[in-house]
Amino acid sequence: MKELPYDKTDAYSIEGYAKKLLDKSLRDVLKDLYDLELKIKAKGSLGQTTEKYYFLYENNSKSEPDFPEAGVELKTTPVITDNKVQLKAKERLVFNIINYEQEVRREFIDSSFWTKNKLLLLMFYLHEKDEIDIDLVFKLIRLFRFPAVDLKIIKDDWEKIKSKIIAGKAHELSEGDTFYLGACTKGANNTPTRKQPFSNELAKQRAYSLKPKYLNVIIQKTLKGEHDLIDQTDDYRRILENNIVADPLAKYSKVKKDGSLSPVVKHLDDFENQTIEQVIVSKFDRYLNKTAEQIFEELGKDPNKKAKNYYDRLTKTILGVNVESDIEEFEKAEITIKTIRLKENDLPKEDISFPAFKFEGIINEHWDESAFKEILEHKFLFVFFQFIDDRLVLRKVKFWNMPYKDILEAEKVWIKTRELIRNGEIVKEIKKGRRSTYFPNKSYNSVAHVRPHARNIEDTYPLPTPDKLTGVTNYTKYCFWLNSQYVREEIYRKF
DNA sequence: GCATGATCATGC
DNA sequence: GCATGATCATGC
Repeated sequence: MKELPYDKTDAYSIEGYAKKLLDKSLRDVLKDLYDLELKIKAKGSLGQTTEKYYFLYENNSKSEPDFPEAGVELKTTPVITDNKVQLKAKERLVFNIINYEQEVRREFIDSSFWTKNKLLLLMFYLHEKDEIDIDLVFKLIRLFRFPAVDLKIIKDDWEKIKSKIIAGKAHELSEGDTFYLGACTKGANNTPTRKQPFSNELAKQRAYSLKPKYLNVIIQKTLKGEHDLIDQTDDYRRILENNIVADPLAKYSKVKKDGSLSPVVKHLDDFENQTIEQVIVSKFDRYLNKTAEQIFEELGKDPNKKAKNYYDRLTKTILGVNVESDIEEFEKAEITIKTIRLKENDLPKEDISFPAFKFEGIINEHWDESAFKEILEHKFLFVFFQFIDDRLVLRKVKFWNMPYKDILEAEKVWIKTRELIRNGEIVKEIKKGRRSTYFPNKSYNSVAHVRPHARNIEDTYPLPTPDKLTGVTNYTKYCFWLNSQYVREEIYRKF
């Protein structure tokens, strides 16, 4: 047996050896180090190839980490560049598949997720569309462990996923259910095939995952020299309510402040035995039924009322975060904030719009990978104000993500829309110069409808099929909207 | 008064 | 210049 080029019991040794791949491809390094010519042409297996030919161990899909003696799990994941400048994650980081039957019998500390993924060796490589795996270049390599505050949130996320399985709703799991640790679908076809313990309904196969923006924060902090590997033994013990072994990484560098992000929760103590959701919502409690002006006055601030970011500032000020920064928890969990102004009958003054879709794009999408479903599976923070005479008072603040049954409703609107675009059935009639279309309206569906969303009538996207009635090949930009009635009944008025 | 068509404003 | 969030205007 050949001697390993690193100490398999030492995470730092593994990391140091891994870093020899920085700015190089696997093929380059293996040729330089070992005069080994790889002839592998396969795609989609960079992680496995790296394990086998660089770290010289056989792939396993066991529940233990890839380097069991050091407790390190290897993850290769693609990054892309923003205008050749900034690195950002191309996709989620996907962990182990959730075995619904087994996971519910465990506690977090012995869960499949925590057993395997306590300490990660992250290897970010630059995605190139036409390159084969072993020629891809690694750009960022580091050990990573979850900061204690994040681990607390992740543990709560795990409990949420477990409780949904216990409720017999594994088939209704959604990434919007949780903050950081998601349950994303995994597998070539998305048909439900996996058994779940408390329902006869088959569920889609899902794996634990981190959202791309969570990875972006890791990338940005790493580029700034932060490592988040300071001694967290005591904090970890508090979270896990269990003794854990002495921290092998206790000696690492200090965390620096990140100027572009501002966390709501800075220390474990700030949770006060609440979830992140409870912490955030409760910060609004004392301002309920007050006007925005009153709230700002109490907070000792007086921003420009006409400014477009007036309500954004209000939310940030209440949460006690830097108004010039993004809210760290919201960024990493990809939470969308929607400020809604209700009329006196609780009906939102406006429907809620989303970004315009491209007609040519939507016809080639499948629902499960569609941009619209992606949006709907996010978590939202709704901040409801209500008009009393002509003053707006804060009424309710709640986190929300769309229930499974309503996602199925939204799917009908999307399918209908795609079909109309494919067939070129856009314009129904033109009366007094105003066009009406066949797109699904409010009476078609209780959840969502389709309406224009453009700078003006000239602001168009190309049609894949010319419109049958008018023959035009471009049409005003459209988008999906959430019906105001839906927002009132299912988001504002529900519990 | 509401549904639908149309457009504005800001920030990157 | 465009994407995105927000809002206005018209006709039934």
